Amino acid sequence: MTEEPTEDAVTAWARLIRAQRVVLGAVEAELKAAGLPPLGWYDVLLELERAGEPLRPLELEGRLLLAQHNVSRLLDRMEGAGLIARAPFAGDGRGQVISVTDAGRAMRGRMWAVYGPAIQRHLGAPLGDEAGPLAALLSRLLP
Amino acid sequence: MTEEPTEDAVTAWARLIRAQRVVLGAVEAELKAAGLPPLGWYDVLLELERAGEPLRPLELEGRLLLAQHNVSRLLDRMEGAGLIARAPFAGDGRGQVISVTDAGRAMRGRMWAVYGPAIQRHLGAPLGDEAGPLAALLSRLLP
DNA sequence: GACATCTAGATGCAAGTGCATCCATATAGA
DNA sequence: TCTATATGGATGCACTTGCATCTAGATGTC
Repeated sequence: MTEEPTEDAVTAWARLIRAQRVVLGAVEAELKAAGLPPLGWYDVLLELERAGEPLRPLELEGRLLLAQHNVSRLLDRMEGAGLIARAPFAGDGRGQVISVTDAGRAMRGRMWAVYGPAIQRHLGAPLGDEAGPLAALLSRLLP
Repeated sequence: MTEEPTEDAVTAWARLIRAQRVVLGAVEAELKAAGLPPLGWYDVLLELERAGEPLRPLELEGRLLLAQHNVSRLLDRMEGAGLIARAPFAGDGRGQVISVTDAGRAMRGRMWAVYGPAIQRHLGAPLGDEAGPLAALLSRLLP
C-alpha cells in the first residue's frame, strides 16, 4: 500500500535528474569545447587502464552499464580512432579482447586535463565538503 | 590552482552519473513496459498543468532544460498524439502557445499511476528518510 | 518607409541509441 | 556424431538528438 512516493522522494527524484543533467551537460560541453571525445570514451579508457589487462566487451558492458550493441559500436568508433585494439579471445572463438593503445592512454591523459578541473568546477566547488556525504547517499541507489 | 578535483568530488561525480542512470533507467523501463510514453512527455504535461495556462515553447524550453529544436520536435510528437495543442500567440506573430488537451490530462494521470510507484520503489524505498537530505545536497548543484 | 538586425520556431542532415535479428562459435543431448 | 539450443558480438532499421541553417515576423536605425 505504500505505493505513492513521499514528497521528499519526489523532490529528490526531480533534483537527481536535473542535477545530473546540469552537471553532466556542463562537463561534456567543456570536453567538446576542447575538441575532445565524449565522456563515454573516457570511461572505456579508464576501465581498461584500471583493469591493467585487456577486457572482453562483455565485461565493459557490465562495468559501464551499457547495452551490448552500444558497446559494440562505441568500440567501433574508438578502434577507428586508434584508441583501442580488438584481438580474438583465445579461450572462445566468438569472443574478443579489448586493449588500450598508447594513443588511447595519451588521449585519456588529455581528457583528464579538462575533465578533472571541470568536475571540480561544476561539482566539487558547489558542494564544498558535502561531496563525501552526497556520495554516501547516492551509493544507496546503486546496485 | 585548485584545479584537481578532490577524491570525494570524483566519487560523488561518478555516483551521481551512475545513480541517475540506474534509477532513471528503471523508471523509464516501467513506463515502457506499461506501454506509456517516455518521461519527457510527462514533464511537458506536468509543466502545462502546473502553469494552469498555455505556455510558450520558449518557456517550456527553460523549464525543461531542453534545446529549442528538441522542444519543437517533442511538441510535434505530442501534438500528433493529441496530448497538446498549438495555437498562434496573439502578441507575437512568430510565437505560439501550447496547451494540454483533455487527452493530455488523462495521459498524465495514467502515467503517474505507474510513475509514482516507480519513483517510490527505485528511489524512495532505498533512500528511506534520507530522501530529504539527498534533495538538499542536490539542490547545491542546481542553478 | 526602407533596410539591417534580431528573435521564435521549424527543418535537413549527420550522428547516436534502442530494438530485433543475424552470424558464428560453444555447449548439451540423443 | 549429429542436431538443438545458448551465447558473444555485429548489424539493419526506425527513432531521437545535436548542429546548422532557414523562414517569418519583430525591432531598431536612418
